Amino acid sequence: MVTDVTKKRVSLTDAQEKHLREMLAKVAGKWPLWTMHVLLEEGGPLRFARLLERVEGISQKMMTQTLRHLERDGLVTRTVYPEVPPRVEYELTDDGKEILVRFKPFWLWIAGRLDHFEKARARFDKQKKR
Amino acid sequence: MVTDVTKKRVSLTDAQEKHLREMLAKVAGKWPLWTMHVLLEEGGPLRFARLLERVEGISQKMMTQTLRHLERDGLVTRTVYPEVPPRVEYELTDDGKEILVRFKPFWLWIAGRLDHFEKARARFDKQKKR
DNA sequence: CAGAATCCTACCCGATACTG
DNA sequence: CAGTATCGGGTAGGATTCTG
Repeated sequence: MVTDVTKKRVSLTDAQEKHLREMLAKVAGKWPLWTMHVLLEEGGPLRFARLLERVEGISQKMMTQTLRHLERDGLVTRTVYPEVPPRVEYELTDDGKEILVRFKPFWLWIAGRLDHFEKARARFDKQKKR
Repeated sequence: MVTDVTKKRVSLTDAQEKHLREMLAKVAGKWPLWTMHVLLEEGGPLRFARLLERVEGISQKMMTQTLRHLERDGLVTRTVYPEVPPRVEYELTDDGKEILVRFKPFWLWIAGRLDHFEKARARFDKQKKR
């Protein structure tokens, strides 16, 4: 199968294409990007409870799940300190940082055009009504 | 609320942040990017049936839904030719092209590291087993 | 040809309760 | 503190059938 993003071509097998799609869906899901972003902002390790506070609206269950996924893909590290009460710290890996760097222009471009898109939707809905 | 992607800060209201999250989720969903990509590759208008063929695995329902969403956000145009049988052509708008251009580096970076991520996952799963 | 409508299933995610 | 376990509502998305 052939994937073309510019004029050059990137060949991917169907399996690879599937993995790419999964990666994109995973990273651009509801919480992963936001969570990584908080970690980048911090610049260092963060405890579970702190992450829970700073990623507004996330549930404890989703935070755990999100962190496990990110850890599995090698985007964050999880460090357990054998203390009582337990302390667990999460930190971005270099891969994690890089992925955010690559994503940033896209993110910013959309953020700067939210009103633009809002208006486009308004026009479409109005048009549709008549 | 404050969103930080580099060291500079971009201030967003909660409503804007919500919209941004929705935009990201929408665009990075299962089909939108792939569909737009096929349109970019084509370089011109494409009929519904052609899109259905080229976006492998998509159902007719999802194709319709995806195209409606993209049209609503002003990322594709929909042109109906009053013929029998009907002909409907879809084409990327400038916004649609721009969004793909912004997304490209991210996409390519991940595509080039699929194996890398696969190995990371394998390591994680192995580690977890013991 | 380009869809609209319907039915059905999987799983995402939140809320809640419990544990080492 | 940092989880795990369980239940249930909502929704994304597939398969199938019908229509202008």
